[in-house]
Amino acid sequence: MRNPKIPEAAIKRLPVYLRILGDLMVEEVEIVSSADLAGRTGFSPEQIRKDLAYFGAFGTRGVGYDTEILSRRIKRILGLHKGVNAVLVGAGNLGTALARYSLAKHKDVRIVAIFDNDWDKIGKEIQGVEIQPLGDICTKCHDLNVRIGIITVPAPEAQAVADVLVRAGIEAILNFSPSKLKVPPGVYVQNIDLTIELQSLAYYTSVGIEPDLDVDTDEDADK
Amino acid sequence: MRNPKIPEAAIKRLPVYLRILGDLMVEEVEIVSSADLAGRTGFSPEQIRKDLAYFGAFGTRGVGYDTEILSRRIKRILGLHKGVNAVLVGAGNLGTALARYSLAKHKDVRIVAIFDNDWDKIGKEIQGVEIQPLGDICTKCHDLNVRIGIITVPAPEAQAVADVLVRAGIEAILNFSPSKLKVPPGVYVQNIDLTIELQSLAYYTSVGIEPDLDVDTDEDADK
DNA sequence: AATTGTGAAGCATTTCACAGCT
DNA sequence: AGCTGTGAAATGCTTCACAATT
Repeated sequence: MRNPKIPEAAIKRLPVYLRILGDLMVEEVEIVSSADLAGRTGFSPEQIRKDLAYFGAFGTRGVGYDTEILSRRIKRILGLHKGVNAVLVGAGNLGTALARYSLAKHKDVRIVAIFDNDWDKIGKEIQGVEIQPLGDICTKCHDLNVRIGIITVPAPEAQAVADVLVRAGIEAILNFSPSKLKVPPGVYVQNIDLTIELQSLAYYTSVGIEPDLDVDTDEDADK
Repeated sequence: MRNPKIPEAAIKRLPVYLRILGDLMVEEVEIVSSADLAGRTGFSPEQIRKDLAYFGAFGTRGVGYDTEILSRRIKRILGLHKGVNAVLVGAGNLGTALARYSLAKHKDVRIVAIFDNDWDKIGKEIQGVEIQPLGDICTKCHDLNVRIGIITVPAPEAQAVADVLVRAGIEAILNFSPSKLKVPPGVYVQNIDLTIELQSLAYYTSVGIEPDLDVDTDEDADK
């Protein structure tokens, strides 16, 4: 973790800016204002300026931000200026989908190895990346200078996989399993739990709380 | 949206409690304390008590929470006591993985229909749920009393899909596409952007950069 | 004139500390 | 005695307002 006083939420917005800046550069827009970015992202202009100011003064007062310079700076801040190597552990449905998605889309975060313990899968390829046995994680991660681990194994195996990844020198983990991973300080864990997302969505639905509310009354949301 | 003063973060913790409670009930544990839950979730005991207290007093002072009662209450709070119907739009890699995952795991949030515009996919089934053409979304959602929509289509199509879902009376959307959806007030949108997650992970890696570094030369952050 | 960068104010969420039950 | 429920303090993040700069 680099600078503890920068909000995690701000870090999560940087990739959004990056994507917009990419679009703008394709459109050959050379300068963009915080108000402009606000319009395209849904964040407030002040927030955008503050996010960027955490890392220095990239803009020109009275003018705005140079799209190309800003894009490069953000890539550098995120550590994407030279690609970052990642491994994926667990080549089930979700893992496979993720690998395909990521390998097709991202060149800056590269999945360089995929691991699974199912011998039917080992040896097969996903987008040109071979599936290897779990036992090889440690050596391969060292060899390939891997910094990021993505865990898509079932919950009971997740902690063991995390332990191996940590031993292999990984610094950040994206954990799709529904388990609270215990890792040493300095290793960053980001959890994405699809069950949480789905179940919490239900709360924002009119089926919610009130004890004896029976649903199906007439509510037409049509205009 | 039910009660505006309850933090979104608290809602997201409820499914976590629910899962732990499920485990505890399997282990035939009948009473659990907030300290106990804290140990298993990683949240603080006070936070857990506060989360639960938002919805009433479910515990017994000096004793703890009855696992079964608490589980039932949380299910009710989330609106899971009677299943909630959901549809998935976009049967690509991610969508298919999600559908399989969700249909296998969850009975409380049920994917009752899957839509895609690819005629090679239409008519096929994922875990017994048939893939149907996008044009049928509106009528099917009304017929099946669907409350939740999951969007796994490419970014350019996402807004159009969201519009249809809104017209179909959906109240909550889980959006996996990297686009800021515009929806009328009252419709809740939760975004999961895998690109953001992956790219922001890189920040917590030692490849990153010091906040006010003003260098343009390429430096290698390797050890 | 326009737009950035930023201290200060305003909100939201978490943690603290302890009163209140069982 | 033990553990919940909760106002109050602390923390963290966002918005405001404006000085600084081109």
